[in-house]
Amino acid sequence: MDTTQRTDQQRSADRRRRELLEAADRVVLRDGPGASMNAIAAEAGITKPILYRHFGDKGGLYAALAKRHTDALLGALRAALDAPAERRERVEATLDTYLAAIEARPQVYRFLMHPSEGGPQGDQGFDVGAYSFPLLRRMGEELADVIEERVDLGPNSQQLARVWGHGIVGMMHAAGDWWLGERPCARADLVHALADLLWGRLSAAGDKAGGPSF
Amino acid sequence: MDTTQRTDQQRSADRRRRELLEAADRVVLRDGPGASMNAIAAEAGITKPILYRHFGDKGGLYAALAKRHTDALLGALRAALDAPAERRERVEATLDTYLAAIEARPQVYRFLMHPSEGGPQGDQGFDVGAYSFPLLRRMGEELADVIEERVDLGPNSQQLARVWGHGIVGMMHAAGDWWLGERPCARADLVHALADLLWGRLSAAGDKAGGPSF
DNA sequence: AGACTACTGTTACCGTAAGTAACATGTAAG
DNA sequence: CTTACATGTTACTTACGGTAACAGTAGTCT
Repeated sequence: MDTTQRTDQQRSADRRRRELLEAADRVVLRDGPGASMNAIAAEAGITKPILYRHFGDKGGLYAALAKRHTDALLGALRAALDAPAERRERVEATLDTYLAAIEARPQVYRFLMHPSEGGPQGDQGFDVGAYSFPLLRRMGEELADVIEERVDLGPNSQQLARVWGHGIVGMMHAAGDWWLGERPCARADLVHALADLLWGRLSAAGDKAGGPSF
Repeated sequence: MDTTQRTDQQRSADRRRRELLEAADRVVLRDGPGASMNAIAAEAGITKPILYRHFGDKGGLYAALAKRHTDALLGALRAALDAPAERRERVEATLDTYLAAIEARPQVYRFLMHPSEGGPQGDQGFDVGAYSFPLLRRMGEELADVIEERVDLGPNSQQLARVWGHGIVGMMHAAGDWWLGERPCARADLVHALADLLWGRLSAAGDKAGGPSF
């Protein structure tokens, strides 16, 4: 019947879609965020128009690809955030999870941070704010939810939690980006340094002799 | 003589270069980070090859353009960081300076954060770490210097300061990016929330009733 | 069987952008 | 006047995102 037929077709299309995404994944892993639609189609053994039929445009493909990785990473982060342990330990575990992920697959991580590659004519309007980094935003919102849900922040807790969520995620990201490029220390050292920062060691530290206060 | 001649020519070339950069600035301000070389050349009243003779390639032009704004912003930030006031006040002033800058010219800020727009074939190599955001990196290093110079952090202070510098800058950037897109609160509120985060209010806050600790 | 539909796939093309080669022009030095 | 050089141009190549138009193949309806 129609329904079974439609289901079959849909299943087939979904399977194809998954195959295409896996091919795209391989190409992105190989070529970085600049991977071209032609290269992806070739890797999948087909030609461009099929990609466009499945994903609409490059942004669509990239969004679908990003969603896979983002979901996976967010799942791991949430697990670390929800583990049965003290707050500080959880924060450190979350930081470590993120850093381990970007360490394991830097190209993918790079791709996730710069998905809005901005085609020549596609994004004329320059809608400020729509250019954002989907992964960072999603992580920030997720963390904000957890913070608001678990931490007692008094009045204005929602707004404070969102600021902190995005701020902490940005801290993690920038520090991780820098660390990945220079590798100045072990991962654990970075994790401890960032946790110390979040735990207010900057305000607790004394001024250095010789200068005015900073 | 040769020298005066060379000087004259060089001065003329420098002046021209500055004019071209100003034209590029106007175009970027108008069209965002996707501004084309043709558009910039047209705005400057010339044609493409001249741009290429002056800046090598698009990356060169963008780097030169970014340097101008980055220098200006870093100057303002350093002034806020060096003002005669308490540490907390200085931190808040620095955050506010940055946020005011991105609020005033979001396109420029967008451009500075995504300069490696990645032309079709230009950036094949995908040198991990070389894709970074020059402005963020420079701000991070600058802040790290100031922290190490002024704050007594005990052993390993250099490494800790660098981690913190990049982390704090990333926090500022991500929170600012999110805030610019959603405008959920006044600038001063954002500044206070971020300063509170840096001052360890997250670790000081109690658990919310009902759940395990976060 | 034969026409109709729907899906998958192709080739060939358009528009635009980065970057370059080759040619033209003005101007000071010998 | 000729040489050297910087400045400027037009016209081209290459590559990419995206699309139109066409071809094959399977199931469905009459």
